[in-house]
Amino acid sequence: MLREEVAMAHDMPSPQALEEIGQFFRLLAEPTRLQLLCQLQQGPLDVASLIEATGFSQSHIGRQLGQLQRAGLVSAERDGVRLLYRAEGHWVGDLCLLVQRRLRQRLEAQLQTLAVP
Amino acid sequence: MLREEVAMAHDMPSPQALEEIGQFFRLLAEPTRLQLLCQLQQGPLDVASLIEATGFSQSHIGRQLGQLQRAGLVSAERDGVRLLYRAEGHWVGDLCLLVQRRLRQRLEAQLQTLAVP
DNA sequence: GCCATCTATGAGCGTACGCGCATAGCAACG
DNA sequence: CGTTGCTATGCGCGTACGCTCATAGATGGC
Repeated sequence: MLREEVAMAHDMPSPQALEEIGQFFRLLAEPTRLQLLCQLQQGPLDVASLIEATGFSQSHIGRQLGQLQRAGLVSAERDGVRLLYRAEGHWVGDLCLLVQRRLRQRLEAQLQTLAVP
Repeated sequence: MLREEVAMAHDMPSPQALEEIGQFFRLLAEPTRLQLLCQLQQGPLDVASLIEATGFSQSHIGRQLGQLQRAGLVSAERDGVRLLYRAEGHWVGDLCLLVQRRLRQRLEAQLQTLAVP
């Protein structure tokens, strides 16, 4: 029996946990929010900059920032008349890197499959 | 200048990359698919078992499995008259663990905030 | 080859949510 | 205080997608 494999096996999360995890992933599933997160990962920004960077309406950006803030992924702080948003930790960027690498691996594997003999 | 911080800084993914990453996260955003994935991380299963485990219709489960397969997250193999699905790698489970730990951390932090002095 | 059984797909319903417009709330200056 | 700039929110439209029923397609055993 392969002890390590058993040790590394994940146990099944509870239905509620599944729901919460899904809810979390859904936050990252929207390109707008993902872009905001990545943008903020580079450093704090005010709302106007984010609006300009994304090209969306103030209404939309404001809402998305609210969601991200309620999820604890970003935090806001006043700078005079504006709000400065900053990312809470760089772990979301790490997740993106993981996924990006995975997508790349998959494409490379497909390339191998289609290679001429 | 803090060399390490600069070195660890993530650069902004391209808009298409953002789109693809989002599309990927969206796969994990649906509790049904997430449950299927977690279930399959424990070991290969046939469709009937998955239907029973989730309680959804055959139609729904079939579709979700199709999506996961097209994304390369699961693979199917015939076992007699049935199809055996298996997860491709245990990295999705790792992602879930990361997220779960993060959610837990956040709740604990909130607890600290509400602690009586 | 034919039937029983499993899987994939077309059609449709209901809901959730992305996105913008307009406006109400609100902090910081004069 | 009132005004001015920024941000949050009610409303509405359009679309995407979760989910089911019904049915077509495929696959293995007789």
